[in-house]
Amino acid sequence: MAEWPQETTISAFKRAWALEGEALWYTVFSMHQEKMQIKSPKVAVANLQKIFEATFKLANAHGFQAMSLRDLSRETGISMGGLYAYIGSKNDLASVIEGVLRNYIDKVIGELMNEELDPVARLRAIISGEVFMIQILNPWYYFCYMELKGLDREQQQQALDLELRFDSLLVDAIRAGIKQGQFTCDKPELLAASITAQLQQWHLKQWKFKLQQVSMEEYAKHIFENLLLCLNNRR
Amino acid sequence: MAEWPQETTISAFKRAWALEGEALWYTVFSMHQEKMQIKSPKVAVANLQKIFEATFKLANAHGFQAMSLRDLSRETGISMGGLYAYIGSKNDLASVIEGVLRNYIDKVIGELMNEELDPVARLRAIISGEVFMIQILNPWYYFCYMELKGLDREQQQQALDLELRFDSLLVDAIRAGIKQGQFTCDKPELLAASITAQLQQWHLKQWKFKLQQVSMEEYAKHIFENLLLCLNNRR
DNA sequence: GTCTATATAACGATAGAC
DNA sequence: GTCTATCGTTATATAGAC
Repeated sequence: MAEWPQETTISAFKRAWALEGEALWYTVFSMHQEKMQIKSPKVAVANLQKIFEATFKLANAHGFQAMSLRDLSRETGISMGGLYAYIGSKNDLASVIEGVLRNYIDKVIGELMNEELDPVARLRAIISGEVFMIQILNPWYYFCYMELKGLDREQQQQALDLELRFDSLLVDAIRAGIKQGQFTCDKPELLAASITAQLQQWHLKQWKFKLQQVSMEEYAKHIFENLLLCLNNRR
Repeated sequence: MAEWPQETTISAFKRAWALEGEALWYTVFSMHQEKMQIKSPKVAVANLQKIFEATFKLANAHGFQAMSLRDLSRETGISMGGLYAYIGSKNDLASVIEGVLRNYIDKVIGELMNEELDPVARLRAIISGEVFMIQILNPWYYFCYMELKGLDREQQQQALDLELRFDSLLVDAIRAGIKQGQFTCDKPELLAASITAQLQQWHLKQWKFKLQQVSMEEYAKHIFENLLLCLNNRR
């Protein structure tokens, strides 16, 4: 069981690994470099990391609106004025966070679509891959989910479109399985939405899974196996 | 299919019907009567309804923190000072909303536990009943889900406990079915959490279901039938 | 000595509360 | 409508690196 996710770690998610740690913050830096006044990447990256991580800590605990820039200043150790060398405005900070995550997911989805796998392996890859991504970028996912309302309409719509595109990934795999006679399913769209809902729980209900001592691998396996039962998979 | 939910409308949810419309607002009034300065129930109930519905409109659109009492005053037509005859404070307003909903759900869960049904009927009743409740009290559920962070720790914990108690309802029914040899399930707790996740989607992802033109009955049926597939129900 | 990065302090607006 | 606190924001001053 412990090896289960590794065997499905397809190429798209090796990229995810590459974006852990310092590499992630360099990506963040490069993505809104033009909006900031700091020249030196060394300084910029270090402080960006401080600012983003402090934002996650404060906003994910009590809400982004409830977090003041003075709180953020205190938490990061960067002065009020100094913060504005790194962010355009408070709202801009939330916007950048959503933008970075969406851009990142978009790339992974794009690569997943190019993978040639049979329907069962495809579904397993999507599920274990997404749980894995949520695990790595937990505070990012949680922030974007809870603070979406605070962003402008255009950005909200882009986020919803991304979720629909993710659902479509699942629907396509299910449809492929039906075509091959492997699966039976009346409402692929509804089933896909259910899977997405269960995946999102991995960041939404961390408290519950910690309480029940459920591991990432166990959870991904649970979603996958129940999905196969729903699809009447003839193994 | 259209009749599906009706056949499972057990007594606990007839209560839910009784708390639609005006009766609901009288309940709200009676629940925090002592905190307000308005004597006449007639006036109080009418304005409470205005205040709560305006809060849902504003807070569910852009967040409770982002809603100012001036917004609320404008939306309700009640002056700034006037509002304080009905609510103790802004935070108190959110607290009361969560309290009313939790109290309400608690009663329904309590009655559900007293119903004597076979495991399959029990699961169907819980699922269709909960979707039905969410349908009626949609803005309440959505508000409490999204604004839970803003409440004090004690109240947050009570909300989480309630969710665990709801999961337990499902787990008990699943376990009963296993005992009777009807069901097979390795991880009842995880399966219950998945069902809860799917139920909560009914208020969290209204945009998606409207886009896909999925009805409440259709959705409840989808959750229930896939649950039976996961339980290897031998019909 | 020059340029980048940080800190200070105060502005105007607006918040919740009464 | 008023009051006080605090918000996001910015102009300005200072400090530090090379």
